[in-house]
Amino acid sequence: MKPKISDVAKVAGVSPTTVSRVLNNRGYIGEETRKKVHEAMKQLNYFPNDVARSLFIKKTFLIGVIFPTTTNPFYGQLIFHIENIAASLGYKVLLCNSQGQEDKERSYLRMLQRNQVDGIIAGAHNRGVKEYDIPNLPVVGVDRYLSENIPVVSSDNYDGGRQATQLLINKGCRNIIHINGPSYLETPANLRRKAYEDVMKDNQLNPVTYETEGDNQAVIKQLFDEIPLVDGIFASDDLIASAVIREAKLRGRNIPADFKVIGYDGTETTRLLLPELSTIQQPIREIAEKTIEILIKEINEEGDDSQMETILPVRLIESETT
Amino acid sequence: MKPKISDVAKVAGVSPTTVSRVLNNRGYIGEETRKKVHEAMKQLNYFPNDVARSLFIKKTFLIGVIFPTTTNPFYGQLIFHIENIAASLGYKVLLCNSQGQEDKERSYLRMLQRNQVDGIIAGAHNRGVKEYDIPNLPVVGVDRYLSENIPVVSSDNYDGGRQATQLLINKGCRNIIHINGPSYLETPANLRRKAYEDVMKDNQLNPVTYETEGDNQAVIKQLFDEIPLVDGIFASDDLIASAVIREAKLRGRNIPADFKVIGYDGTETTRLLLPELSTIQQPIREIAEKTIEILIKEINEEGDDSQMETILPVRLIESETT
DNA sequence: TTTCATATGTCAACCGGTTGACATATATTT
DNA sequence: AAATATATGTCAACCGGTTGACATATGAAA
Repeated sequence: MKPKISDVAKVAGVSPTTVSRVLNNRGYIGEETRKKVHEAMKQLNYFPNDVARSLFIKKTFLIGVIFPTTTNPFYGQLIFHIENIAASLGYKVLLCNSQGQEDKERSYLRMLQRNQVDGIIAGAHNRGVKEYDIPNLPVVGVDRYLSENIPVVSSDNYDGGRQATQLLINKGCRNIIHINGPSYLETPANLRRKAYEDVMKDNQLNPVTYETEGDNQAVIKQLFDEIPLVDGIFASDDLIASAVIREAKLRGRNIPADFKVIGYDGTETTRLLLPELSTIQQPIREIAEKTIEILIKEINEEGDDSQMETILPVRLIESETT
Repeated sequence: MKPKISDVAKVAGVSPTTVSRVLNNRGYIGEETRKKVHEAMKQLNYFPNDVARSLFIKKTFLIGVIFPTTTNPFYGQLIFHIENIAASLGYKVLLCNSQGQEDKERSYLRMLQRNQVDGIIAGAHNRGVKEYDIPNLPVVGVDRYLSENIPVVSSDNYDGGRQATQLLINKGCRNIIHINGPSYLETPANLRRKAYEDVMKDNQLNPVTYETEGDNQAVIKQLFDEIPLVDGIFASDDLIASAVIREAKLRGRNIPADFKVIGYDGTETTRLLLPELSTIQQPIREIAEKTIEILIKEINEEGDDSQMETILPVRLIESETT
């Protein structure tokens, strides 16, 4: 049977109130008493029950984290940083992989509310999910506009899209296509497309965007089929970019002489597995830091005036595909 | 103020005990009453407090999951599957990225005990960490021998090592080097090295193993410097394999004509970003399924006789680097 | 000597929910 | 008519820990 405070008190020869005083460093405590209590806890392998404690203090130090999947290099790295920073501040992360499914997202939101989490960080599917506006529960979005009242942290998607497109133009591309996710997602990443379109028009070039959702391969093949003279592709995601590289090679295109590719994200994993890919690198650790900072402020009710949108600078990494 | 059972009772015009009966579908309940209670819960946006409930039922449905990092493609994918399966069974995942640091690992173990998790899945650093043997707390290791009393799930590392080495030999390699992690880690992955050594000796070839820890790049450069005639490398990890490919190309080696590489893991991400890499693919989803199955059995005290070691078959994926 | 500080104990209420025992009333079945 | 089932309410103890109020005793400072 798991030891509780009364068992520690018995072994230490003090009262349960005194054990609680030692645990919380509250009230007067003699050094000898403190020592005896710690020894008793060690002897019994006693751990305070945070469940009971949370019930009383009405705080769980839990943060719900909802993203599509840890399998994706960007999310995997982002979630790593979020958890790491949260842990360093004494918070615990409840992981939720929504896989872009609205019903799973809702299910997770209900679960997080039942579990009395102190806050939520979400960067999942959002179309149709209105449940993020929860009274008295701080939520911060990453790369997602979840609600008018919820702060958002993202990279400078517009600048990233601008730099990517400009690079391709500067390198001589004229038939430049953009590949992005579905535009119905309310995400700052749509600014990548906006920037691409603006820069193309500024250069008297015709902007064309392909949207993917799920099967990148099919969309990429269709793109090459429909626009065989494409000479540059700005993919809004490194995984899409890598599929583009493969398809281009299959069709005998010479990268970068005859055909150039640039992606977006620049994660650790991508840099390791596909270092030749030019990309717009997101400041993932900074995004995580800022997200946690804003969330903790809201949890502590210190920042109702948090800036609603935080945009962090990206970095162009030019490699061998441009 | 967050609504509780007594508030729901008031709005529904019933007693708190009746609300609890409805929540738990226990005892006699009239349909009209059930309807009124559900409407009241909806009107108040009431969510049962699982913290309070857990205190009473002495079960949290929390599973602690400790791995080095979600950034790594293998761990990212494994954690995704673990969370997905756990969630489908009504369990919640507390994520812990230990980054291979013993003190963080111990800190997480303490946190998980304080949070009364129902079980732990661990695949982190283990040297020197003896705290996994926790009385009455089910733990399952993935690719780690954590204790004599803790079940382990892994892929068939020996067969994987055997197939990888045999493939290189069958393809004509004679100067085959193996790169693995530090051998002091008590992990089934050491069997990859054992298999490599056995197969090399069986073919009258000289086995040589390089160990990495942290800086793969330096070790790989050293390897090429010290053994310039190396014609095949079996890397026990796809990230290491990709670094090998890069270094080989930098040194003008022709892959696979002049130099062959095979890795291990075969994750989704690696298959997308480096599809040309030959690899031994681990059954990651099956590992997750088996791990959860064993853990849930131990949590429910149904399987004290769980098999202590579960070995799942790997699959050779031959691509362009061999 | 008086006042204040230190140290520890007792007691009980609370955090939100669960649940068993028992009560009362009504309806159905034997 | 009697027994059983259905439906809901009251009450209180419990889950483990927190904490305030108050008590008692001892030691130190004014």
